Amino acid sequence: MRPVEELIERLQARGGKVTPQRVLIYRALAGDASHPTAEQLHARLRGLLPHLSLTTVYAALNDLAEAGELRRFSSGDGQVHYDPDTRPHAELVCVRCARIEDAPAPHGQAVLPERVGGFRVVGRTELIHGLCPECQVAVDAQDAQDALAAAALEAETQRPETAAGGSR
Amino acid sequence: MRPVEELIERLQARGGKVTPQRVLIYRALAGDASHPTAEQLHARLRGLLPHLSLTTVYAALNDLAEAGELRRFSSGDGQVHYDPDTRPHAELVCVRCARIEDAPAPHGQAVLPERVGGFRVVGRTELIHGLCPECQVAVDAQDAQDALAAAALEAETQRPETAAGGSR
DNA sequence: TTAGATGCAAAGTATTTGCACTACC
DNA sequence: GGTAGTGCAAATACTTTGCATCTAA
Repeated sequence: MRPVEELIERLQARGGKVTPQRVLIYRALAGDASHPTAEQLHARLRGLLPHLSLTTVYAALNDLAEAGELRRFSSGDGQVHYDPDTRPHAELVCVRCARIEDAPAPHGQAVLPERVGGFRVVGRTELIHGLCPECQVAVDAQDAQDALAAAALEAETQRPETAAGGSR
Repeated sequence: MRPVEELIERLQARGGKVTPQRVLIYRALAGDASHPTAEQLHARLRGLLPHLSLTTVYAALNDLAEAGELRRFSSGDGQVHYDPDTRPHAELVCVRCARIEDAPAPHGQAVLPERVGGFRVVGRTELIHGLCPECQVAVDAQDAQDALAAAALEAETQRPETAAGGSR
């Protein structure tokens, strides 16, 4: 996404009106690498502009997306996320906590071909699903605990008299 | 996705039951390159099994997806699509008619790295947005018509007396 | 016999729409 | 002054859940 001033210029050039709501939304979005949903953005901005409606946020975001100023995508969690970085890049999506980050190194080719399989290409979204560092720790701990429980259960099964039935 | 027989074996191995509904759903999915949604699949199968419920279709599909037998993704239209081809490949998504096709040549790297930016990778989805051949024709025709109308309007504006006001 | 699967209805969640009002250009 | 934007409420669309029943193993 471009700097806010430029975005506003382009909004006007498109025949749009510069309202306080849009300026606020643009500003909030410009420096945001968290790939927010409309609802998240709305929650954050409501503190600054209490009457800001969710409808307005959706309208502004969809308008920007149609103008090609930001990218819409769904990570599979059923919600639509907005990414102000329109350069080709992959998103890292945590399958456990749903966090989304930009992939550090350009993954896949940096320039997208003009045509693929008869299609005239206009954009590209790449999602890499995985476990974020925090969730790796959590999952590994859980796995270890599961393995322990399974081992205990197996030991018990192999000597049933000591466990289920008591000493005969 | 694997052949239907193998899928069924693996379902049993997982502790699942081989019901007529699941067999039907597996069969329908196996040869389907159209990336159907649960609802589309349900509509198609209802002719064969009138009492088949949408709930059951969702259950079967989500079960398969969790077992890694097919891939879930959202193309951005807000619906979840299911792809029986689990090999890494890109999807071509038409931005006008929402049609989805598999990209012919492997786009991006064929093998996905084990780790990216601290994440432990488990899967990948690549969507290439563009215009399908049919929609290219439609859009180009519309553009040509628009250009014609614009030219006509401009000609009229440059000689206002011949158009709006009549002679003098 | 029993745990998984089914199917109906209902709930939940995300996004869009209709419409009157407001305010930017 | 006209048009795009705003905000509320209601509508829509998609998916999941609760629960009674059924059935494959």
